[in-house]
Amino acid sequence: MVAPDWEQMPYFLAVARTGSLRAAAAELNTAHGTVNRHIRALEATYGVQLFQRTRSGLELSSAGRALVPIAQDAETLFLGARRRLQGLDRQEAGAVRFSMTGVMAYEIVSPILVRFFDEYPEIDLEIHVSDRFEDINRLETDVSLRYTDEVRDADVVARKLYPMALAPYASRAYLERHLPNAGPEGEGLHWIGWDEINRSPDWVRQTSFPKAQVRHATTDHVLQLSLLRRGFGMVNTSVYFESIYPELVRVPGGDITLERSLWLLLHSDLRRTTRVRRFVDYLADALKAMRPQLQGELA
Amino acid sequence: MVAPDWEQMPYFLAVARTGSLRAAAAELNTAHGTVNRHIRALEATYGVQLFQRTRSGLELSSAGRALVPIAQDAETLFLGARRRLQGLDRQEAGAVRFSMTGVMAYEIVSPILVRFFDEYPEIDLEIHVSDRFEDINRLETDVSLRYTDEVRDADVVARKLYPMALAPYASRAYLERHLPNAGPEGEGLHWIGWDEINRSPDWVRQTSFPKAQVRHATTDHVLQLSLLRRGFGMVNTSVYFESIYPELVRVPGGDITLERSLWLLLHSDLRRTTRVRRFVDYLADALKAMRPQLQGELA
DNA sequence: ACAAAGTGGTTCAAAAATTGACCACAGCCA
DNA sequence: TGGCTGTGGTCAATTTTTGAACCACTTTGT
Repeated sequence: MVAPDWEQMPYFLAVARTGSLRAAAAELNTAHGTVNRHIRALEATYGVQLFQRTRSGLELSSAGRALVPIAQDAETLFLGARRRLQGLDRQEAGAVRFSMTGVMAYEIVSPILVRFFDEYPEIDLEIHVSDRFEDINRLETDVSLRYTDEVRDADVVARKLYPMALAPYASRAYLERHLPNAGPEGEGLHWIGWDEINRSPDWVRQTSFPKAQVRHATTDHVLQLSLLRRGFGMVNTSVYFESIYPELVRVPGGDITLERSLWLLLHSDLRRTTRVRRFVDYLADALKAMRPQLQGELA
Repeated sequence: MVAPDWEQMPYFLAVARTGSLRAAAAELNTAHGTVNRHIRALEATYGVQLFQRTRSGLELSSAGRALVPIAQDAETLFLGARRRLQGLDRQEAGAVRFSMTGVMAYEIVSPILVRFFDEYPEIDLEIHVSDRFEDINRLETDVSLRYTDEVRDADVVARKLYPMALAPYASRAYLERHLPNAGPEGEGLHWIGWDEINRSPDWVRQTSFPKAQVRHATTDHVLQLSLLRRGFGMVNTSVYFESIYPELVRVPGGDITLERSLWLLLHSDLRRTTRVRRFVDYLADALKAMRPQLQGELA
């Protein structure tokens, strides 16, 4: 057996949904013995019982319940793939489908979108907020605004705008309280982290405050910002926010970095579609006008 | 063949990664003929060529490239499932893993979290922002704050806080501009929508402005709010925002709804874990104190 | 120039999975 | 009470999938 989970998962889903081997078998056009074998195999590979077998059917165990949403997600994923690969999604497309990350959306781009709608009221917008770089490759979106160091992709036309300046920030209140007691390399300060909790991950050692600890973590940029403004700790973030949140102060001694840039990406199929062109040009111009604020004094 | 995509996907991934049938076969401990057969089957079910076959290997086609990130997502999903079902994740868990939706996080809960850290500096927090209700069931988080109408779940202890009041809002500027020209049932106004673009979906007909059109859509609540404040159209949202964003005005003639409530959920395994208890109690108390603002004048 | 090692394609005996018919048992209903 | 229908469990016959050895060809390194 090459792929234990993948192969058995649909059997699991069908049984979870129907509550019996035979009903699941009917749904999958197969025999109930086969379904049973797959379920047993899945339970064996996980080493956990997924169902309680009763005379009246199979009932999800606690582990089984944890697996259901995961399997459903995968199913959604595959259904979407099917639709998109067969090109059923792209057909009419009166709207421009646009994707960007949360921070950009909320603070930087949304006023631009409002102005765009004023000037081009005939163009509808479907706006996706996501941190996943791949959206445009999976044909989910037409245009994507990303913050990254490098773009190399066959089907994607990438337009590099300019580097964005990042620096460590904290709230004025946080610094007044913690900076007097902090050691030379940031000892006693806190970074607000990204992934799981790990008080001293690798990336911290490469910052200007290698001895600051990570005590809180969230993968959401906006929440990082919200916590930052309210005095949770330090975050490396765009200098732009200095201008809109007066309570933020650049941490003394922190380095400014210009490593990554803003990129505007569009799927190459759409390069010549007018409504997409309009939107991309408008957005690029508007963002270029904001260059001084986003690139900081290094512009 | 019961599950065309699921079964073949790992073969696809291996070939996409290695670039050759034989190398993929080695990775999967099988024969290259088998891999080839599966790839062909996958291409047949999708009706699309996924690879260009050359003498020097298989190269991803444009459709193939669209499929890679999807397959990778599924893989991540399954790997995570494995870890969690086998209970490897839960072990030490010094941190409380907490999940909530974006709007709540940014505007309502983040100040509470800051105060909590002040009072309990020994408890680390891993904060997830997500709209997925299922997080707690898949054992990804310990505590979850949700806005919904009903909670029924075997492994979950649910604490109902109180109903939240929603009403249609728009920016003052938007209303001044569009309301004079609007028809009786909202004709000429715009809703900011949720899913894909569809100018008159079902849910609109059940609102107080059934003839308003949906011209823009985003599945991100915070972006909805941001667009709302800047005058993009109307959104049904919490009356709480009226108090923090002075530019928002309740749309005259719009109904207030109290259908769904705030719920605080925790996985029943953790009911008696002290650090989780502390956190849940603290959060519940702090949220109860905000009841008048969240439930509106109907409180 | 010429092996050696790599590529995908093809074939067919061997291995594995599926089928379908049979159990024994639970509930339900007349 | 007895029969009908549903449940999971089992197992030999059958079908499908696999593995391994070929082929023809290209690329790489000597």
